[in-house]
Amino acid sequence: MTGGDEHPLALGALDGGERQTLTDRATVAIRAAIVDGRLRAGELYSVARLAERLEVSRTPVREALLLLERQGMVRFERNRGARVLKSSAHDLDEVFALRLLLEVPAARRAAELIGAHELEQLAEVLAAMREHVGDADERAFMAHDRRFHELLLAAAGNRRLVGVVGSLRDFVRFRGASTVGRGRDLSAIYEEHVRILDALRAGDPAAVGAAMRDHLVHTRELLLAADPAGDGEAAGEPPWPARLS
Amino acid sequence: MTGGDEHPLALGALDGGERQTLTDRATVAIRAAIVDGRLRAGELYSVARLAERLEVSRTPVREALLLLERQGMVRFERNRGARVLKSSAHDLDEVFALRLLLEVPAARRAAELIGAHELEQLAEVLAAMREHVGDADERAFMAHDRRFHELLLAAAGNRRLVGVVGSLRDFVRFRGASTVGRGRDLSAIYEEHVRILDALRAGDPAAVGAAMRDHLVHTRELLLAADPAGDGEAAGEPPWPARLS
DNA sequence: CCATAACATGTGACATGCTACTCACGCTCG
DNA sequence: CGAGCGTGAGTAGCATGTCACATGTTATGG
Repeated sequence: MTGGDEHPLALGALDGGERQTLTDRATVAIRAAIVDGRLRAGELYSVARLAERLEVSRTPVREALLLLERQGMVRFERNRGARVLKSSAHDLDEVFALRLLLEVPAARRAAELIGAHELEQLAEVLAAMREHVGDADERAFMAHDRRFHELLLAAAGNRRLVGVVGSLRDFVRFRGASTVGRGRDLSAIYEEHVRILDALRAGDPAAVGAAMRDHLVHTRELLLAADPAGDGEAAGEPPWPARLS
Repeated sequence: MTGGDEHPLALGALDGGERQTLTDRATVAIRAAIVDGRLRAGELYSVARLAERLEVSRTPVREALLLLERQGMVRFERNRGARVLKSSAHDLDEVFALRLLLEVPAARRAAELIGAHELEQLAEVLAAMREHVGDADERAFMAHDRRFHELLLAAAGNRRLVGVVGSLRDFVRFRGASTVGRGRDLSAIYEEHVRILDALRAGDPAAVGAAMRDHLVHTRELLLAADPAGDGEAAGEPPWPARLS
């Protein structure tokens, strides 16, 4: 279905930029800002102000916030603004309870279905992940972590699953780099992924499932320990980034 | 042209009178129209036309469609319209695979947590459901079916679970009443819910889980049999359900 | 008759105008 | 000095205007 529009003389396809709407880009930008704390939980933000920061009109910003509202990250308060919701420890428990229910069986299933190409992709992501263990770049590390899970879920053969888990992931904010980002923790998480990939290569569903379960449980503990129950007010963060790319 | 379009798609007079935005009401109206087929799968619809039918401006309609797009029910095609996506048999398998993973453990958990008040609510819904077995009002029956599952999921103590499963449910269109709506089928589904409630009352998690599993598997089969939209590539893919521990 | 170009039409994406509403702040009055 | 109140700034929600673009149709050249 995702066929080949591979025209031989593909005239200079406007490469880098896929046809993406401003709403899409605003969604990504705002979600990222919420996740890493540049937009603080509990605070009210107005569509107009955000639109100024992003240098777009109010419309795409409002549409982006509506999507994020549906996802549970913000809530519109009529005539007041959009409030960034805090994620409590209880929310984190809920998310990981569901991820356990979904990702562990999915990992088992992936062990049966996965092909050489997918294994290769996972290995590449893992290599990139390893890079960031050393420099303690939590942000980049987490991006690859996410990609790893996405590939694995896709390998389980259920497309919808990828979206559901992705949406669950988005709800979890990780605080400043000083929390999860300890080199030791990143290293441990990396090793857990290695174990998952090894079990996948061995084609051992039970082992893959167990490795995934351990990884999720451990990740939950790290996030829980890193969350001093609210506020946290990371110091010296730049208020908000400049525009979308 | 297009001769049809008999259905005004009127967005119902809002019920109790809760302060609801037009976007919310449009979302509900359009989703309902898609689910029961008044908006046909595979067809293109324009925001402006839908706005006319709903007698609101384009803005809330577009916002509603964006939410439904995120949910996977429609897809915007630039300068063409919003296409209602068809749900293939494969999609149905995906949805029910995830529902099995989530709702069976949730049902078991609910058996441990549920209180007298929730049991009472479930019994009420079940009674209402029974009413519609006789008159074969599939639409009303399904609404109560949905409510039953929502209550049960809520009783499992994970709020997010309710939303996730609800979103999965929405993707499944049930064809005309002539398909699933046979009295025999409705009666069977009703009996399955009775079995679930009985097991809940008995406080037997294993029995509740088994009953929920049977119910979901059966429902999936009914919907699959009722879906004549084979269009070739439909059947043939093995789900990957039913493997959970 | 066919291929191609020019045009007309309809569309999503985005910008902007408008209105009812909320709430903080300062003023008045007791 | 304190409580009540009006008022103005700011907001979401909704309506509408604008524009580039995709597509169907017609005109034109071979």
